[in-house]
Amino acid sequence: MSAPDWLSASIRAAAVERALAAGQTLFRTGARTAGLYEIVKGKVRLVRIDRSGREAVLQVAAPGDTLAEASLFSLTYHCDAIASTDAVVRLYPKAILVGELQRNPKFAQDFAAMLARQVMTLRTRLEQRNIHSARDRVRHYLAINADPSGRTVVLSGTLKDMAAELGLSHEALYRTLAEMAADGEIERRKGTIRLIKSAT
Amino acid sequence: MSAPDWLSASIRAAAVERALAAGQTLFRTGARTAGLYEIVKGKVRLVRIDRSGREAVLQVAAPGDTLAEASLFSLTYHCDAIASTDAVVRLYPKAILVGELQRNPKFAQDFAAMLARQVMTLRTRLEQRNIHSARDRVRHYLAINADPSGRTVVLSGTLKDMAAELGLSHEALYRTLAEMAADGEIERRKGTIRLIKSAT
DNA sequence: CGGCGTTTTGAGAGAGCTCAACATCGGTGG
DNA sequence: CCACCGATGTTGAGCTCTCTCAAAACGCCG
Repeated sequence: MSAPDWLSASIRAAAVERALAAGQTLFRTGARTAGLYEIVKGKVRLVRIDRSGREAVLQVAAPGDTLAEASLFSLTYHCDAIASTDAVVRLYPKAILVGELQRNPKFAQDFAAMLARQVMTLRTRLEQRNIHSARDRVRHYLAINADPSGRTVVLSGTLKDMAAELGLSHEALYRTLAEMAADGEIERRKGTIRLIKSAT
Repeated sequence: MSAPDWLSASIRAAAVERALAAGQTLFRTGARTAGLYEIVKGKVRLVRIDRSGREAVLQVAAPGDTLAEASLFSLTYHCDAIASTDAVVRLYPKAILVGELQRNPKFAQDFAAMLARQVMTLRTRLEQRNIHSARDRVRHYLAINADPSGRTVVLSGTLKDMAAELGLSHEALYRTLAEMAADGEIERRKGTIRLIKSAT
């Protein structure tokens, strides 16, 4: 993730890293857009500040995530970016990216493909949130993240991370997994989950 | 929406419409990708069928939505598309879109911009689902959808539609809006909501 | 006027969240 | 090698909030 495969070597070479202290602002509404950011370390949140000063969060970006893709196509930012923790970000300058987009059809295609994939996974995750039952939500997650054989799911991080991605409290996830294992629907191993069958 | 502004006239001219009966399959996993679909009427769901035959829904596309953007960059489909109701879809053939993407930097940029905007709104909606309290979720929605003055929100459809977008039951939304109005936080008018203040 | 969909309000139940205590594991330093 | 520490993992119990089911008022259109 720290070297996105959809970026050519030349673009990666033009990247600039920057460190942020917790609470520090990366950019503000109305400022000129600088380019595309990638989070290297820490967390940065995108917020829109309303009339009364309250924040409405648009995104919380974690390491590996990109920030403000849409800003590439706008003159100014339409929200604020604030570091939620100490963080390090990598800036891919707008001029270079846009230039490459114009000149290099291959890059344009890779870039569009990356965005299209993101759209798909985001829509899937949004769809998942429409499922109320914790167990069904876990089933949905497992079905979608299973390897091609449909039998094994490799957990990318901790179970707490998985709970956050699922929009469940970690306690609820632990309980649900324990029940599913007790019912023989899954088998839990170190870092992976094996699907046994789905009780029809 | 029925004539996306990011598509040039020549591409729109190449579109092909097709009608689907409820339950009919638009494409299946493994089939050659035909292009980008736009929903004209009805609903089409994208699903992945798991080993035991159960569906995992990836997306439910409504009129105006696009379907399978990522398929433009893949040889075959990775999920099934099935009409949930009688529906009409418009196909923008892959060869034409990809060709245009290669040859026309302006189109490539518009296409990428459209995808980037979608990524942003999807991330925002996903973030919104992390808010548990119905009232705070409504506040978030209003803050994000308020006009630049930050005082008025125009409702795009019925309140039931809004409830669905918020991931709330319509009853819960009605109640929450009634309470907020009673507390003087909002004023309800025909088709719009006025924000008065946010109780600190 | 009659019918259909939206909007409202009521009551009850269930599911997940919160708080809390404890177990487990990996790393760190004495 | 062992004690300690922090983070993850686990289980328990109560509570709140939303969902669900129900019923009725309202508004629009033929």
